[in-house]
Amino acid sequence: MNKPNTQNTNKKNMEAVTPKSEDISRWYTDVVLKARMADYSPVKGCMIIRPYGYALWENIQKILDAEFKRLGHQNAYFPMFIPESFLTKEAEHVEGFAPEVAWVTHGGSEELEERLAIRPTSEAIIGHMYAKWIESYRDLPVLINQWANVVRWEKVTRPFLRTTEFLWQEGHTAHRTHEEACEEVMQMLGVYRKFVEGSLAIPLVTGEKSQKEKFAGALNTYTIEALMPDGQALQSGTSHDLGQNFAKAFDIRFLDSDGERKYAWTTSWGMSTRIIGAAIMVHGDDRGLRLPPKVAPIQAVVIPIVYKDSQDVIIKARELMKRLAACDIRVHLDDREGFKPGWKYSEYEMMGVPLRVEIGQKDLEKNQVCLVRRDTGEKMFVPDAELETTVQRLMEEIQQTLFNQAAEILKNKTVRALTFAEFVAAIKEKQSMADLCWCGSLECEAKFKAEAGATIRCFNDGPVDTACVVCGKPAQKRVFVARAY
RNA sequence: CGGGGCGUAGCGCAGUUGGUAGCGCAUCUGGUUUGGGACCAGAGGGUCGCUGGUUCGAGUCCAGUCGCCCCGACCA
Repeated sequence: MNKPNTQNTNKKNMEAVTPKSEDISRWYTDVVLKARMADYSPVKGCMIIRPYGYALWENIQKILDAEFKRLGHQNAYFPMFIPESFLTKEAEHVEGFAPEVAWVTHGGSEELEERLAIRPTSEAIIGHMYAKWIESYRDLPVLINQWANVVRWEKVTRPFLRTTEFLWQEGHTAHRTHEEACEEVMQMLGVYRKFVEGSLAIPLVTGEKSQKEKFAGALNTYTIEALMPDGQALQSGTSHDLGQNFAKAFDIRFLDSDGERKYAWTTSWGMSTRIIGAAIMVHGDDRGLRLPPKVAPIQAVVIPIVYKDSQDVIIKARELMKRLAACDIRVHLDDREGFKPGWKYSEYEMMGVPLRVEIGQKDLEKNQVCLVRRDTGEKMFVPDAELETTVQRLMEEIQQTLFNQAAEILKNKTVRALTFAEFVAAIKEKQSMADLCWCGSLECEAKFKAEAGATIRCFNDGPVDTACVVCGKPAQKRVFVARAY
């Protein structure tokens, strides 16, 4: 083997990830592993969320949890084991989830009388408890959220995007009237939208699911859908109007003020660790992750450029770190010895840290600091005294730039289709999401899948201004259609 | 669950016709270095995924099995 000359390039290739444009699947896997977000586990389809990835999840939790509570919800925790007889009470619900439920059949060496489902979602167990807790209209509404793990036995899994076990929050509410339940459903969809667009900088399309695509057991499902750079949509959060389906199945009834016993109206809504996968896919580039400042575990990293005899640079770096921490920047000082600055640059770029702060002898002399943006790669020198204000401003700018860049992709990859041929071309050739009119029939909906592998992601608020692109009959809905993760 | 690919040191890989396992990175020690992934010298590290078979001898051949990745049918 030829060593000396190729050594450097070989090493570089080894350290780098597969270019995103070349193979987005491999790129995704490379980045997740190399940024130490997650690792594969010995159990098929499961992953370990590593500290850096978990810190991101904690930031997500913090923001969502505060919003849930602000809107009157309380957290609780329900068991992960659900008796089989509970799960089978709501017919559509069982049918929908049966293929992906994991079962516990034994306790120790003894076989259980009734096997227990490991929750794929908690409507059943929570419905059971609500039936017990709710007696009067005065007990309503019930507004509960839980942060939990759930298990769905998926055939194809990928870190964050689809894992056998995943973390999420699931809100479960019960209301006196359908109107009130619908308000809750839309309110929570709005919470998701605001969070994903505002904090994760991921632009969305949102709306109602088709009956075919709705949650098993719901009356209607509303979704937020993000579009990945390969043109595939990712369902990133859902809010369900469960009508009285679960109330009837679990006998959730209350005595109303008119003396009548009535079934409650329930909702549920959830967002999972999948959203981390969305952020990775949408924002990442060939150098690695690009995390939005609002959720980044490390918002700025300080890297001292140290020469052996220059203790003053280290001292200055510590000062910079403290000053940034004092204005609530999540800052990290990397003063490890034995790593060259260039190596550190690459590492924090891989990890998606929004801003790098370099400080060296030259900067000390000029009374300045060097800042490098992760989103644009732009390098700038600012007077020492302007550090705090500049960093704070850059956090805003980087957040906005990431959103704008993603919004541009969403815009370019949302293609209006007036004919079926245009629809197929949008999906297959342009690797985009199609925006089209549809008659509402299951037959035509099936054609999207059959001819392009695409599904209706959600209804679009836009005007229904053409005939159904499939059958040519009068259209009922304007819809977004895309292939999906 | 179908089609394809891959399992060899922590990671990435090589291993010819079957002959007793190697390279780079990483790690450890010492030294010189440090503004875009440093260099020199030395050291440690392996049940070749697993099981069985063929053979004097298997990382290599055969069968089975498990796992992972990619592409399709089902799903947050």
